[in-house]
Amino acid sequence: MRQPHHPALEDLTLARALKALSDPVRLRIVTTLADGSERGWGEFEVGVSKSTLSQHMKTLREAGLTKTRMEGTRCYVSLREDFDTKFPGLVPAVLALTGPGRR
Amino acid sequence: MRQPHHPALEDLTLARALKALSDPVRLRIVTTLADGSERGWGEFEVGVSKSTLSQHMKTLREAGLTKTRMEGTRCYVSLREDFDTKFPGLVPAVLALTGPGRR
DNA sequence: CACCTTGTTCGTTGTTTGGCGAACAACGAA
DNA sequence: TTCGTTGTTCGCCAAACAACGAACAAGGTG
Repeated sequence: MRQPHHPALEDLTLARALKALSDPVRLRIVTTLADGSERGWGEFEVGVSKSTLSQHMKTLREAGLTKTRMEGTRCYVSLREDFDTKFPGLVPAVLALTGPGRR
Repeated sequence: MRQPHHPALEDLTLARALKALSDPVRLRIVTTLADGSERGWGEFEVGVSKSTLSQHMKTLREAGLTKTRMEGTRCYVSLREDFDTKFPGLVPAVLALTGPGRR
């Protein structure tokens, strides 16, 4: 596959986003991306196999939370800013709870 | 059982709360309670059997989102205000997205 | 007491989830 | 071209989930 599929804003649902956020591994990934940075797959130390990580990344991407960019054989992920257009305040609220000092 | 069990604030987890909110039926229940009112089981028109509804109510209660009060054979539910002490802003953020005009 | 109403629990069914390793695809480098 | 690296996909499995009806418990009411 060239670049992976990203759903349109109008296809996103709140329940789907909340479900994507409701797994500890995925929550950690989103938290790591909170600073707006773009990260490679290998930078996540979440303690799961690469196939499992791949599935989590797919879940986040299809929920509209993240954007994945392929470069050669590498993948990079970052938060989708336009998610906040669809569901304003949701991600900030969650990040405020997982941010510095909290978990 | 007399009154049902409600978990202590320190036993609540963010992932658990998000998962509880990630089901359309439970999201509708929470949305209905957004005005701070207390509702009886029968007031929810969510299209599931009473046994299924009972399970959803249990899920919400154990996630710390709702408070259940028994009166005779009837049950009444409302949002737990102290949830916002543990996870400030989370429920308001979700309610803002499901409130008037949205779904 | 008998009966009705209201929820909970139990047992069942089918689906989804989260995890893994193995196999595959794609690219870059030697 | 042949490797090695990096993700994805493909079974596969156990656990969790969501749903239902039936059976049960507990209060009211007649």
